[in-house]
Amino acid sequence: MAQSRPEAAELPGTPNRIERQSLHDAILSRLRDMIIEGELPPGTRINEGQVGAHLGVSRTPLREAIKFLASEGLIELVPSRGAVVKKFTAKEVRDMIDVLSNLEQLAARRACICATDEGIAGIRALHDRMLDRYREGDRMAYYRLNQDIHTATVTLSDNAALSDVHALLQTRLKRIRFIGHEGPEKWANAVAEHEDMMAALEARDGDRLAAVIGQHLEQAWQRVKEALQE
Amino acid sequence: MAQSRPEAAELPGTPNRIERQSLHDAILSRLRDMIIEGELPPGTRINEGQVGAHLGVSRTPLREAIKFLASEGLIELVPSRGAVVKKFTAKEVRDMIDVLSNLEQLAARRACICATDEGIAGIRALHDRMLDRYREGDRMAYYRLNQDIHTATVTLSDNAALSDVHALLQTRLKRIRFIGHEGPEKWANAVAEHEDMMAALEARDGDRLAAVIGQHLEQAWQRVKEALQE
DNA sequence: ATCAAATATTCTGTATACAGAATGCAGAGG
DNA sequence: CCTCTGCATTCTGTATACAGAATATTTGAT
Repeated sequence: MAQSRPEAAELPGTPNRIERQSLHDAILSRLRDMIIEGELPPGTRINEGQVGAHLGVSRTPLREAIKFLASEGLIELVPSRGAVVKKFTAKEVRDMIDVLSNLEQLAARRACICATDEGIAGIRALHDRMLDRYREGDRMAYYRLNQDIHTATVTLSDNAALSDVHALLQTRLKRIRFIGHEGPEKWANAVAEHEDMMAALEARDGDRLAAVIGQHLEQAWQRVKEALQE
Repeated sequence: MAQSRPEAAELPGTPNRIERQSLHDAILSRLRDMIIEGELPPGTRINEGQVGAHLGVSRTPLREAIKFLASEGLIELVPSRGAVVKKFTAKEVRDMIDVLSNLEQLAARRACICATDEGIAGIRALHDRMLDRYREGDRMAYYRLNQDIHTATVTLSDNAALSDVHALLQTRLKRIRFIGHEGPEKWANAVAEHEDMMAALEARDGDRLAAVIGQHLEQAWQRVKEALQE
């Protein structure tokens, strides 16, 4: 969806400015999306020939992408039997959220100390846009901005390793969060929590921000957990 | 498999025969080791033909391993220019240790609550063996048991996601720690810190254990940082 | 009709082939 | 002597080929 296949990507005039996305990356995001959005449900065995044909590429680059995603933890490699979309248990999800919460809290404290005012303003901008989507009831756009805010907050902490591992867990959880359609009142709560977060960040109150984030993610778990009884 | 052709590629020397244990995994560990042990120093461009020949495998599975390690962050992919061994700056290392410390502290608290007595006894066993190696002055074996202890402690916390991200950072740092040859007195300090950790764990004193771990890793940074000015 | 063995088919794992990009080299021109 | 340009070489990225394992299907016996 986001990126179609990059073949007709020639613009007259400015060949420099356009970063040609390598096929490798294209396949990677496409496959990732297919998993996250449920097109390839957990437990599915990935048939290389089939998926490759569907994507219009040969097995070689596809397999490379599969290996990459296996390292990300979205795919499981079964010897001599190929690749399977990883299935997460409720406990695994709970654990992931637990770690994610810890990481974001660490990031929050750091960010409150070392973030620039511009950086915080950037989050505010995302936050406001997210509120707009909320008012419009655009769940998908809201959801995306929500993720962006969390990511951007971690980025503010200016710690590449932290950003890396956070992104890793967030990716694994994306699929899950995709499922949790919360009712209106829970959604409202989530928005309220974000308001608190925003205020704490702008006040550079690291402890308070960390606390709110912990609470927020605990709520996220509550919102998601019943959807996992299967 | 690699050995399907018995004699074809038998070159004088047969440099590094890959044993059969799912060739994929074998190549993976071998490559990882080559990077960690400095056989492929940071910044090195990985020549697929060369390395492949050296390992006695074709480029296809090698490239897959490279993609996997790229996702682990040990290798950087440069479009149309192949793979380069990732070079970490001093700040990046500092940041990694920072996150690692946080993760281990989280694990420590959890482990003190939910670990079994057998699990703790297992750590004790590793600990004692490590002390033996220390007395013998066997740095390499000491180093390895040291890593094992940290890993095992995290495992005790019974949180797969936590183990995952911890392992990820630990792997990235292995190369670095490989360098830091600490003098006798620093080594003694490290051992003393481990004694503290062990005691705190056996007392199931999560706060104390977390504190000691934080201190231990801060020291580890001190021990390593001057080796990074280059 | 059911189950088991044998066979056919599919799929993965690895190697090889080939095209295009990047790099190195050499000779021409300043 | 240096630099620029064109050519040769090397290397990466992708597709294809092939062998062996896994799976599905058919066949034979009870």
